[in-house]
Amino acid sequence: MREWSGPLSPRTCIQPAGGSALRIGYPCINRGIGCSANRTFRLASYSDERLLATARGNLACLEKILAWNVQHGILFFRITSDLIPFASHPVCTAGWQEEFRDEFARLGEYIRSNGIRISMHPDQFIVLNAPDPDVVARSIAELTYHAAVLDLLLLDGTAKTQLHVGGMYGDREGSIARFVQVYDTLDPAIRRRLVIENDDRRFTAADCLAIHGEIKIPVLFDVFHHACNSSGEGVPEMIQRITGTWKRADGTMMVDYSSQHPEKRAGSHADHIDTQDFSQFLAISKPVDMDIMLEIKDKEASALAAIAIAKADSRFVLQ
DNA sequence: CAGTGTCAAGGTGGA
DNA sequence: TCCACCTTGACACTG
Repeated sequence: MREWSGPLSPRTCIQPAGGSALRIGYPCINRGIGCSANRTFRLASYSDERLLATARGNLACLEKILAWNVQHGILFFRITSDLIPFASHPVCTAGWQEEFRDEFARLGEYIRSNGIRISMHPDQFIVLNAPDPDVVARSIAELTYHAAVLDLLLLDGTAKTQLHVGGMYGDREGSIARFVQVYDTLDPAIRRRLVIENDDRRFTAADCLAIHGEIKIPVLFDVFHHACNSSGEGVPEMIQRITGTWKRADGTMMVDYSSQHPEKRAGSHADHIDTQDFSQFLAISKPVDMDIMLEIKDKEASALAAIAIAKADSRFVLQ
C-alpha cells in the first residue's frame, strides 16, 4: 500500500530549466490562528440573521487565514464548504450574495494579487450520478453555491471545485454513464470549475481518465486514494497521463496528497506528514508542475514542513 | 465548564 | 431490512 509501484516514466528524467513549479496547501482550517471559517449552527435554530452573522465571522476568519498563509509562503488553500452555512438549503432566504458582494470582491482581489490558488471540495452528500433525481437536484444546488462563492471572489477558471464521481450502485459502467449524462446538463458556471477526483473505494484514476475521454473534465489525482484503490498503475505514469487533462484555462494540475495513519485502518489520513514518503513522492513526480493539497490532520504544520522539504530541493521552484 | 450525543444531505456492506 | 461506518469539526445540551 505504501510502495511506489511501477517504473519511472522516461519523461520524469527530463529536467526543465528552472525546475518544476509547486504550490503546497492545506484544506479549510488553520489550527493555530485562533479562529474558524467553518462556524455553523443547527438547522433547528436557523434564521437569516443568524446565517448572515455566522457567515460574516467566517469571511473575516478566511481573510486572516489567507494573510497568515501569504506570510508563511503557503499559496494554495481549500475554502471550506461551510463558509456560508445552509446556503443551498431551501430554508435559506438570506441575500448573502448581495450582503457580502463587496467583501468577496475584496478577498478575491487579495487572492489574485498574491497569486493564491483556490479550490473547494463539497462533501460526500453531493452525488451527481444518484438514481434518485431529488438527490441529483440537491447536489446541483450545492454545486451552484460553490460556483457562486468562487464567482463572487471574481476568480478565473483555475479556481476549482473537486468532486468524486459518486455512487457505484453495483454498475460501474452505468454509473459512469449517468455521471456523464448529468454533467452535460450542468450550468456552464458549474462546469468550468468542476474537476473529478479518484476516491479510495469506488472510482479509480483510470475511471476518471475514461470520463475525461468523454467530456474533457480535468482529473484531480489523489495520490493516497490511488494507493488504496487502483489497477496497479504507477504513480509517475498516472501523473504524466493526468496532467494532460488540465488545459491552460484550468491552471496547473491539482493533486491531493496524504499518507496512511500508522495505527488506524487503511484509508485513514495521517496526523502528521510523513516526510520521507513526501520526499519520495516529489522525487518521482518531477518535473510536472503541480499544486499539492495536503490532506493531513495537523493542517498548516504539515504544509510548512512540506514547503521546507521542497525548498531544500533545487529541482523545485516554490510559487 | 467539561463531557458527550448529535448534526441537511448518501453510499456501502455486514448482520 | 436495518444499522454502523465512512470522516470530522463544531454545536448545543447535560450534569
